Amino acid sequence: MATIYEVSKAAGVSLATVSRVINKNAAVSPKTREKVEQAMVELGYRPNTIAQSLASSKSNSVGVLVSELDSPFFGEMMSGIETELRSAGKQVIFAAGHNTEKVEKESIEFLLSRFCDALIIHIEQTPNDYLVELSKGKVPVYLINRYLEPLKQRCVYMNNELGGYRATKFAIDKGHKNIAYLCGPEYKDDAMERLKGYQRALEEAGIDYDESLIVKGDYSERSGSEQFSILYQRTQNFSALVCGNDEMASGAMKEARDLGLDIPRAISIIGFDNTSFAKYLYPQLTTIDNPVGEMGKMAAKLVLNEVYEQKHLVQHYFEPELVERSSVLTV
Amino acid sequence: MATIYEVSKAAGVSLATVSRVINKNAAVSPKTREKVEQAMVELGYRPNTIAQSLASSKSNSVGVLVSELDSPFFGEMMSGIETELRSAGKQVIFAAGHNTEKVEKESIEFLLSRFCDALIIHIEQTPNDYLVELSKGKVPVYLINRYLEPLKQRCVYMNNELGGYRATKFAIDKGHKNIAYLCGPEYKDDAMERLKGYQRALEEAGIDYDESLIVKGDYSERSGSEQFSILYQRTQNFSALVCGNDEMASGAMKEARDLGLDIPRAISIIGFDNTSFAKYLYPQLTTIDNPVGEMGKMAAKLVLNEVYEQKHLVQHYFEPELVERSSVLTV
DNA sequence: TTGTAGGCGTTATCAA
DNA sequence: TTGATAACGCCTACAA
Repeated sequence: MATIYEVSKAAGVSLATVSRVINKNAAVSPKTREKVEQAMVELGYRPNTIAQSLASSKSNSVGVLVSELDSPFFGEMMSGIETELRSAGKQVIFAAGHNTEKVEKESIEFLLSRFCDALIIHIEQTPNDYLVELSKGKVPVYLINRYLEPLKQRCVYMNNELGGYRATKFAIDKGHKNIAYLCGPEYKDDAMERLKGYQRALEEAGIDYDESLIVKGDYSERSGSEQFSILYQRTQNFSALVCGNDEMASGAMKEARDLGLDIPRAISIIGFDNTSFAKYLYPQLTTIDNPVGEMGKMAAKLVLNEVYEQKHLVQHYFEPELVERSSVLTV
Repeated sequence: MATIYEVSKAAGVSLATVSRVINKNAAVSPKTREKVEQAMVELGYRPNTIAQSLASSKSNSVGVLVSELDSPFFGEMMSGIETELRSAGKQVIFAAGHNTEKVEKESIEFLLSRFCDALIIHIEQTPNDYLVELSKGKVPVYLINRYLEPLKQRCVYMNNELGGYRATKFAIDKGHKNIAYLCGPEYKDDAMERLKGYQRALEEAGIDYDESLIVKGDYSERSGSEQFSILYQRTQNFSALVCGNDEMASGAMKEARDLGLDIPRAISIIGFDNTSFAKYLYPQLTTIDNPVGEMGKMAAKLVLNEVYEQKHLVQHYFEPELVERSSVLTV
């Protein structure tokens, strides 16, 4: 592999000049630039990114930490991040946190040990304090789906409360009055926010909040089935069910059908997140779109702006939109 | 950040000695080793991976090229690879080929430019010749789901023909005699192999192969719906449908239901791949498990063995197993 | 606008 | 078993 040195010899200039045309930062006369560029193509020169990193103490790589690599939710996010960063010539290193505080922290350490220029993080278990502390270090930390006041300039987040509200409002607008809610786990902020949105929509419509219509799962499909069964045994006095996420919605649908209930005729169901499989369900699931791919791109742009001095338009706050399909009946 | 130099001073030894204890390759007396190790923890020393790479011309990173980052299929594969490589302290760089020869080649270039020590590739568009040529270069190339004779020591693949056979055989064993087949695109080898398996199972059971029972989609859900509709208009003389993958199976199920056909009572359906959403479908899809996560791990182990001189047990060939769920009726 | 030279943090070759 | 010291390929003041 040709080095910068060989190029400089071939072009009859100095090392420094070649470096300048590579980095396009300092002024080089058009003539010399051309000579150098020609020498580069002739020699098939490709800069050694590792040497560049060592000399500039920039690795041109950004670390991304997600809970799981094999999840439709994170898949979309990773895809958004990779697209954006790749087209800027930056490398992305993905690591999985597997929903354990221990592994999450190890992954952060790993990413740091690879000298990432920035970290993009979307995880659940690691406490806020740790992240705030971490971001005081050299490497800037960007958060997706978490809002931390001290890091707000580096957060990209969606209004979960509004999502819960819109889902519920949609059911109300379709004529439903008795609307149950299948909530996510209590320790997840987004789950609690979505529930609040449900409550606000009811209140606004003058519908009393009824504890007996609320069940709590853990975001898994299985818990969706279980909780639906519990709910249905407790009361059959509801015509619609709003779910904290699509997995639980899927589980609920399955259980409902096993109980002989037609969807949406007997019960309307609304999900949350618009994960890729939502459209594979039958009937296709009406749900709230979580623009996680967009948020990934946005986090990438923040990094590009702040770490690599580029200039992208930037937005921290996202709103979820309802996606109407076929799982809700007008009554 | 402490450097090796500071450690050497603190421990009262030379640079070289510190390097030796880091790399555990050369002999160091227990006493000096201890001194050095203590100095390392006291200074909180962490080797600079970039400098290591530059000096050793090993980046300790392996590039992985898949078609899409946001797909349940590749998600599993990536997860398998990452788990295996991470625990060996190697870094993984994922890139997406987006099913275009152009992007695939660019991605390979990108990965190469990052000095990956090896490439793990699972893509569709890039021709075999190119890959063979590529693997003559310095960087070893490992292939998942492709068998190329000249690269067979670096291939990890599954018997697709056997998968098609087992799917069809299962339907036959359940008493079905008129079995349709929804085939994947012709330019994909695995699709053609699966079809062959279907044919072999029929032949073995003494059932005539009937062209009119074959339709061809492109592996997408939409094509599954379309092709089912075409098939059903052409003939209703089948009680089971074997599909080239789960997406098409899902589409077919949807279309069948829209036509008023109950699954599995009117029509039994079998998928292929056992993608994560197969169990979200209703009824849950009986399908052929594609051990793509295992194959990812295996490719990673091959790399570990050949590139990083480790010793893992290795296997190139995988067989697909049938996963029975609820979409097939016994007749 | 261009060149010189020191430095980035390791590894690896030779001697000792 | 240990220590000097020259790479590794590039960036970046500083000088010219």
